[in-house]
Amino acid sequence: MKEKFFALPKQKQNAIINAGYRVFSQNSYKKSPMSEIAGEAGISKSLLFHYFHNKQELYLFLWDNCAKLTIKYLTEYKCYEQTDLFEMMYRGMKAKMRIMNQYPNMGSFVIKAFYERDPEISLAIQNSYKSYKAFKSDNILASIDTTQFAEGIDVKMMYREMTLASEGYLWEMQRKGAVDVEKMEKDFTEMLNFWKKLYLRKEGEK
Amino acid sequence: MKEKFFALPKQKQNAIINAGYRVFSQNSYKKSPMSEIAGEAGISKSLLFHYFHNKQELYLFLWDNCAKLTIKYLTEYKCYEQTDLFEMMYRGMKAKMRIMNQYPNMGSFVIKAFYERDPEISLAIQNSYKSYKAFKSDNILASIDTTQFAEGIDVKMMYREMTLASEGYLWEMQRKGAVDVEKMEKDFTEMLNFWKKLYLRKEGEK
DNA sequence: ATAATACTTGACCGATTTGGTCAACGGAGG
DNA sequence: CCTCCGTTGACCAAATCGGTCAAGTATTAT
Repeated sequence: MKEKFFALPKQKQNAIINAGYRVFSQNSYKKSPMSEIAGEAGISKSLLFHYFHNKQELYLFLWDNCAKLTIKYLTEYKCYEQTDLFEMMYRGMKAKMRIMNQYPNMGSFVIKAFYERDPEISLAIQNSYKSYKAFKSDNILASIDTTQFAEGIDVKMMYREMTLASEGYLWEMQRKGAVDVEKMEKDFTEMLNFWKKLYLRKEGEK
Repeated sequence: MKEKFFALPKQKQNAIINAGYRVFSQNSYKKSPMSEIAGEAGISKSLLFHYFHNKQELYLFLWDNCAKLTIKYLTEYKCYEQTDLFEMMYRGMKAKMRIMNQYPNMGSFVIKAFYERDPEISLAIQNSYKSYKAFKSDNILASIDTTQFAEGIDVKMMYREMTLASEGYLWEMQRKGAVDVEKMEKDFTEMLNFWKKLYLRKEGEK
């Protein structure tokens, strides 16, 4: 029955998808009512069941959509092809913001889904997560040019620090609700500049 | 009826409290079943109702407990009486870890409670939050000695950066479940040292 | 040993919610 | 007029929820 869903105008599709992410990210799988999703998407429950056989199918579709989109945008923004660490982080952030803008609750959904214990879905989640993880290289720092940093900098700590702060920032924004991409872009650029000034080898230095 | 609860051995009290934090932090107020809390605490639902008249009373008790504990430990660790920024952050982290160790899900509970919209409780939440916020001074940096930092450092950015990274770290730990205080203490000390090396005025400098 | 007291529970109730179905409505096109 | 097709409200059986209560089981007092 899912062809019916794909035949919908993109806007309506996204309304449904976002309603799903919102509800599933705030309640456990079992306690997320289809009626609430339908209502939030502006359609009747019956119609929702017309697009997806049952709750499980909707949930797993949403889950698949996460992996697909993430991979798509990370690739599109070429953030794993960079040798400049700051450029890589900037592109990664751009990709994440791009997704957050379209699907504000996808991030929370992913985390909740990962820890979902309901036997009806947990197996599928865990399996498909493996294939996603295979995409991300485990040692991101390997391809980075480390000669650009000032002497005496613990590169690993620096990277970890920046990652944590970025995540903390994203989380703070998400929590506050309204995702304002422009502000986020500005804030993050500011942070990047702060880091560059701090970590980059000064001009004229050795 | 709450005297009955306080008469319990501390261990049993904490089992109930933690069960409450866990369930309420993972579901909305309305969809958090008393039966699940009771079961997780290792007592029967009837007994839970023997300690707390109804769900609302339990919920608001848990909420109150958050504010009380937070204020208690922040005061006890004297983290707002410091002039050294790193010492202040260290003490703040210690206080938070102290709480996380005893009530691993309190943090998530607070956030969820703050955004709870159920009319049965949201009013009480918002009101009591105001009194808590009055405790935290709004300009933490005011009492900090800024002469200790290297020249050219944007102190505000630096502080924001450190705060975000700390929060990101705490969140990561929380998400991974098992809260290992020793490891957290070690990790955070490492981060602090990294920051000190980075931000503190070098010896002999002006 | 017995009675009074406190602790704890399973069974139960009425109200509500849930996933899912289905007959029917309404509009577009032939 | 008929026939699709997107859409819906009404409906159902099953499950769940907050809360109660009588009864069971320790514990203590006498």
